[in-house]
Amino acid sequence: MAQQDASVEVAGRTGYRHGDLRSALISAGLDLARTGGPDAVVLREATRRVGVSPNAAYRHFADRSALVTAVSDAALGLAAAAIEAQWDALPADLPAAETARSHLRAVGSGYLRFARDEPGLFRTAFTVPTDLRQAFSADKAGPAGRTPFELLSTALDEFVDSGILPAERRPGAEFAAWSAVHGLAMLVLEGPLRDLDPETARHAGLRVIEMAVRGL
Amino acid sequence: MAQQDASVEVAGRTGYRHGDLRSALISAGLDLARTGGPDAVVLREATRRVGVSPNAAYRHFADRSALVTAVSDAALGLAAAAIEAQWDALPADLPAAETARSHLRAVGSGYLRFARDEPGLFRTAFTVPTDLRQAFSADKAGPAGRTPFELLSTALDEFVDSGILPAERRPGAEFAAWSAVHGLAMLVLEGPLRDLDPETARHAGLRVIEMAVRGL
DNA sequence: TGTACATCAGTGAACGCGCGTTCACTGATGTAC
DNA sequence: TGTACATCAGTGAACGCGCGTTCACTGATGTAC
Repeated sequence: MAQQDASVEVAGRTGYRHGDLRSALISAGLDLARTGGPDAVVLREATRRVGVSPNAAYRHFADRSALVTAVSDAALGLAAAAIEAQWDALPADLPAAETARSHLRAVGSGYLRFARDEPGLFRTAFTVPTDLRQAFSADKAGPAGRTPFELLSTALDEFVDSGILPAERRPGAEFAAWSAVHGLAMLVLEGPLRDLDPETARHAGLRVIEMAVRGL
Repeated sequence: MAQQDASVEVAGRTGYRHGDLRSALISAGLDLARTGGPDAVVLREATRRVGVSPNAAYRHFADRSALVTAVSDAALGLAAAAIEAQWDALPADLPAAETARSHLRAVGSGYLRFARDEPGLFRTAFTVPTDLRQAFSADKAGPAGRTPFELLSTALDEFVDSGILPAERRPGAEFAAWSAVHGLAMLVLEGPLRDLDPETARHAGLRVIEMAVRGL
């Protein structure tokens, strides 16, 4: 109850000022997004959860969409972390071509795993305007500082370097690979495959990744 | 101004009764969806456009979600028509294997073309709960009476029949192929690839389809 | 070390909005006699 | 052919809801002297 530093205080209040309301609102927004996706990121509800009046949010965000964007960026960072976890779990002593393939599979399976485990955050990260030019900022990266898109690009570069993908087929390859896993995730999350049983969905995931690895 | 049959009258009114309010509301809903996707299918606005009081809709739909579902089904029918158009434009005298590949490409390019030309209807057709068990009803089919999913299945069956896809790899193949094109559509329509220029998007489309044809 | 003051992160109340939905109703239509 | 009647597709008014956003404000904090 004693040694509290207002500048790092997050839960509770140091009297009148909050301390770090911006972070607190993003964090509350993440909780909302986790449950209901981007539409559930409601400004009034976020302030309510933080214990602050609705208009206090306007000290830190121009409007609701600025909050949603910030939450989306944070969700993208979590996605990056999930993918990095798969990537890092791989054995390091494989031949180059096999490493490349494993890395691409890791990106794909990490992506699908995140979609399955955190559907709300997934949709918040990947269905909100975030154009590629901005896709490299720090708060969209995982612990190792790389965005999902960068991880995918790295894996595909390894394809070229190890000789299993002709250099002239490299441009645009990330769009194709990304589309495959993204499509499955969206079909199952909020599309016609909503009611696919988990086991079939899992198999479809492996199938889609294999299609990308072989089809590029 | 004279010979009007109340049972087919759609624009205007035959006095008190509307004639075919259900169809009129679906049609108004399609217009709304075309512009703004499923969220834009607003019950009050649909009745407003038809020239009827808001609660009149409740004679024909249990609630708003029933209207959205009906509009979604209609949009799916339009998607089927777009795909059938690509399918039918193909030359008929190709060898079996080449016919199979052409059909799969037609399904893919018809799907992506519909997504590009009618983004609102595309999202309405494919991001609203429509599980596969119901995916074969009549109003979700195109002029030739087949749903997009059936067209895709047919093309893949041809892959097996013509010997270019081992029968044991057939199960689940539609999920993989579908995911590839669906993912690209969603990434470009409402995802991180929103700002991709049309030409790059077109190339990505061809690339994705080729990945599916080769990778299965 | 103490005091005056500018800053600005919060408060509290209120707004207009459009939505989905419900209520009790009215009056055109088709049918039975 | 005419009339009485049941049906039910529409009307009109109203509801509560939660939202984003704006207003004029207050009072804790850090800084200059």
